[in-house]
Amino acid sequence: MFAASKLLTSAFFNRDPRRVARGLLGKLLVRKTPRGILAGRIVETEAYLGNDDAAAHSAVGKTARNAVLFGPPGHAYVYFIYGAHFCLNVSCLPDGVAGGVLFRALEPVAGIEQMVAARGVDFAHDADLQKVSILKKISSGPGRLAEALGVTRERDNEKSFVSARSDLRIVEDGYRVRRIIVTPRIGIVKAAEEPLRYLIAGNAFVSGRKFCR
DNA sequence: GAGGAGATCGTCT
DNA sequence: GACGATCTCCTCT
Repeated sequence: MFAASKLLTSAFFNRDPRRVARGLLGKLLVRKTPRGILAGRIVETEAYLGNDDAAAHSAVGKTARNAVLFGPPGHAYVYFIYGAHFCLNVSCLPDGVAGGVLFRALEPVAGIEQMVAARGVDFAHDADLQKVSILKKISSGPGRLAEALGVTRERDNEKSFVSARSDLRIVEDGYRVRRIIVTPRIGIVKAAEEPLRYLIAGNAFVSGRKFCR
């Protein structure tokens, strides 16, 4: 299915998180599992800038929790939030400089039934998995997409997105994004007004109540 | 459809 | 001990 796809390199992530967040739109986030491939197209991201960004975890300096953000580019930073959810990020900028991009929403592409099962939501009463209203429940939101792909801190934190051997990768398949919308980030208090959330215009799978269209 | 509040626990001070 | 880059359920319109 992804024969023509190209794995992103560490150089792609060794840039300003704003450029990476924008560049990731339209790419495929792929998880290899023993039962098959799970994949979703990235339709929504948020940039977190490092020490100068009050909303970023890295703003407090390097800790055991956020160390990945200060490490080499192209690695997974997974954290647990609100006692219930994992969120998946990718580190940006060179080793020693903090920065990252949060994956906020995916459009399911492959392994949809497996992702539904991973979410543990009861879709049995509505068997039509092609309906947008159903697909949106799978990976529209940071916690949802992490759960759909089976992402946990224990399993995936520090994992490389740019290694051919990794079971978690980001690939380019030639998909063209027509228009990108930039809005303030969601769910934060500090530096909430900064326009650092990026989404594909008109895509039905972005998260949040506003800016859905 | 929109908005509000509770759940729940790891991390940091 | 306080807080949080969220989700879901419930209520109101």
